This record gives sequence, structure tokens and C-alpha cells, in this order.
Amino acid sequence: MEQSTKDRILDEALVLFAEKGYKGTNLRELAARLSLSKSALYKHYDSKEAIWNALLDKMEAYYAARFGSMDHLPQMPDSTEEFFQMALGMIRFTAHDPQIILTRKLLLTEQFHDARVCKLATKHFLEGTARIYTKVFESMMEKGLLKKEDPAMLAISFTAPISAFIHLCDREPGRTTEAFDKMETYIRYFLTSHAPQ
Amino acid sequence: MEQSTKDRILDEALVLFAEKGYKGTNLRELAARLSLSKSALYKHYDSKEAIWNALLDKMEAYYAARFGSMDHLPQMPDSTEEFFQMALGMIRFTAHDPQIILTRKLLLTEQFHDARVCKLATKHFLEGTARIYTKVFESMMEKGLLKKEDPAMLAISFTAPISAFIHLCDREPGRTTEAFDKMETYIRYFLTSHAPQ
DNA sequence: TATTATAGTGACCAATTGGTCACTTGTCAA
DNA sequence: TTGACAAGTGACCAATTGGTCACTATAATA
Repeated sequence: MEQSTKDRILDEALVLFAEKGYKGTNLRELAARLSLSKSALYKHYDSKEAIWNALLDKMEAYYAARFGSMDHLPQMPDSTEEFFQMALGMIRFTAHDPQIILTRKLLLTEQFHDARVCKLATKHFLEGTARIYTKVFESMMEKGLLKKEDPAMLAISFTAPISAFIHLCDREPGRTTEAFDKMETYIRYFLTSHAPQ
Repeated sequence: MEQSTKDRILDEALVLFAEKGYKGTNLRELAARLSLSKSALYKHYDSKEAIWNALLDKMEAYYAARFGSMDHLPQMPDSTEEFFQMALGMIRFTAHDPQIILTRKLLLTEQFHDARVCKLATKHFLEGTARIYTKVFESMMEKGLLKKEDPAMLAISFTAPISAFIHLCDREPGRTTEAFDKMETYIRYFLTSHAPQ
């Protein structure tokens, strides 16, 4: 089915807001990219700020769906190798998906200028992924794949370095393969380092 | 001695650029904060961009001095407790110093809009601190305070979570004590988790 | 067919903003 | 004393930008 103009505006707004920031985005360019006149935008949204807010609504809905329930947990791995593949797969997706890349950029660059972005940033960068991996590690400890420790602590200590390398990919795409090399060795290191005994 | 107007401009520019971004900063407000007329700014810098570039020059010089040589290494700790105190002290300073807070904000929010900021961000958030802790952990391994592992890997795995919590302090200052609680328990966890045998 | 709502256009407006310029002031040296 | 230079001022300019408005076109409906 066709995508409504209202949705197309939001999609293109994400691109511009992420690349140029809220202040740096101007409605003439947004309209031009959609082959619309600027005044047409106002048929769908009342103001620049209204577009911004609608975009944040959409993002909040996304995170509520993704982190709000326990439905989106990955399959619990039965071996360290399975964990390795699963984690790497999730990382690859998150690091390469254009929409998610833009979302990260927007959250990073606007986190100090907007209270809602601030909240979303904490959810995305700190609490969201950590919660998922807490569950995964709990399960792996029960299965004897990991030494028994505080799973939440372990999740942060796994998640944060990965996150730092993904930020590197966002910032300097030319260093993506280097970053992935390091992430792979990091995951291997992590698994042996926290292996039982 | 008195601070020159040229330097005062740069100091206040850091505040505005960090809080409002490059695009969001206007020269009238910058001038007003310095009790100057806008045209007076042009007696010291040729343009808004020139102020921006001078600020980046200063920051680059700072990082070159701080991370370029091995002079600024902390004292190598002789016990895990000493490490704990040293690390916590460095973190406290870095998390509370107003200038450094502003610098972090500027690096985060402008990293995708300026190539020089991009390079500085990688240096600040990834390579700089990791290099310092690599040296520290090397020394601690030799002294038998830590299990022998790849010190660079260990540095990233120590540094990244701390960094994530400092970002939380920047973003939501109201959660600073909560963040420090978590950092303290994280450092303790880290030390026991990587203790020899 | 006439009507009405929706989507879209282009001209226009007012505020903001980076930048320029002629002019003043104060200090220091010849 | 005077001339020169650095520092500062306020008025002004032009470009950008968010927003409005009268108008058109099209499609569905009463």
C-alpha cells in the first residue's frame, strides 16, 4: 500500500533532523526532498515543532513496544557459540539499519536540547539493551554457560563497550570493519573471561 | 592576571556552543553575555566560524597535550583499594568539572556536523581514556593485582561502562548520585571479577 | 450537477541573524 | 601635543527561515 504524505514527511524529517539537527533543518529543504511546496507541509502539520513532536511520538511508541514488554527478547542461547552468533547478528543489524542509525544520531545530537529526547536516549543507550542482556545472561548462568555473577552488572559490562564501537561506526563509517573486528574479539574475550571456573 | 577579551569570548562560546549547538548559537547573545556589542566580537574574530575554529584549535591543543605524551599518566596503584580510590577520583573530577562537561556535550552534539569534532570525539570517548587505563592495567597485572589478560581489552571493558554512566550524569544531572552508586559497585565488581585466581 | 473537503501552490510577511561600516574613545609613543 | 592604533558602539544590510493566505485542482458525495 501507498505511504501517506503525512508519513513520508515524518520519514524524511528523521533524515534531516538526524543529519543537521533540529535547528539546522529548514522546511524548504524538507519540502523539496519530498517534491512538495513548503506550504503543503502545513496541510499535514501545524508547525516545524509539530513535525518534531510527531516524530518523537513515533519513536516513543517504538521504544515502548520494543522495551516495554518481554515479547521482543531474543531466543535464549544454548551454547556460547550460539550466543556469539546471536549477539553479533543483533549488533550487525543495529549497526547497519539506516533508520536505526539515524535514530541514534538524532538521540545523541539532540539529547541536551529536548527533554523527551533526553529520556529516550537513556532508554536507548543505557537501560533498554542492558535489560535484554540481563535476561539473556540470567538464562546462560542457569545453563552453566557463564559464571554466576550479578547479571545486571554483567549486562552493562557487555553492552557498554559494544555500544562504544557502534558509536564509532556511526561517527567514522570508514572504520566499520575495524570496529567489527574489535567487537568480535571483545565478545570472545568476554565469554572466556566470564566462563564458569 | 586579566583574561583577554579574545579568551573570554572563547570561554563563553564554549558554553553557548555546548548548550545550544553551533547552529543554535547566535552572536548577539554571545556578545550580550560578555557585556559587549556584537560588532566588538568582529574586532577579535573574523566570523562566527572563526570563533568556532579557534575553539576547536584550543581543544585539539588540549587533547594533544593530555593524550599525546605519556606525561599525564596517573600514579600506578599498588593495591586494588588504591586503584579504586584513584579511578573514583578521576571519575569524580571528570564528571563534575564544568569545562569538561561542556566539552563532552559539544563533542557529542556536534560530532556529525564537523570533521574535526568527529576526530576529537573518537579521541575523547574511545581512544584517550582507554590508552591510559591500558597502561594502568599492565602495571597492575605485573604487580599481581589483576589476572593476566589483554590489557587493551580490559581497558575498554572498564572504560566503556564508566563512560556510559558519565553520559547519564550529563544528560540527567538529577540521577548523578544514582550513577555514582552504580559506578562504585561496578568498579568493585570489576576488580573482583578480574582478580587473579 | 452542485457542494464540500482535502491536498497542493506561489506570493508574501515578519523576525532572526551573520556581517559591515562610519564613528567614538582611550592609550601610548614620537 | 599629536598621530596612530586597538577596542568598542549602534545603525544598517541582505539572506534565511518559519509561517500565513488567497487561490486552484481533484475527487467523493448529497
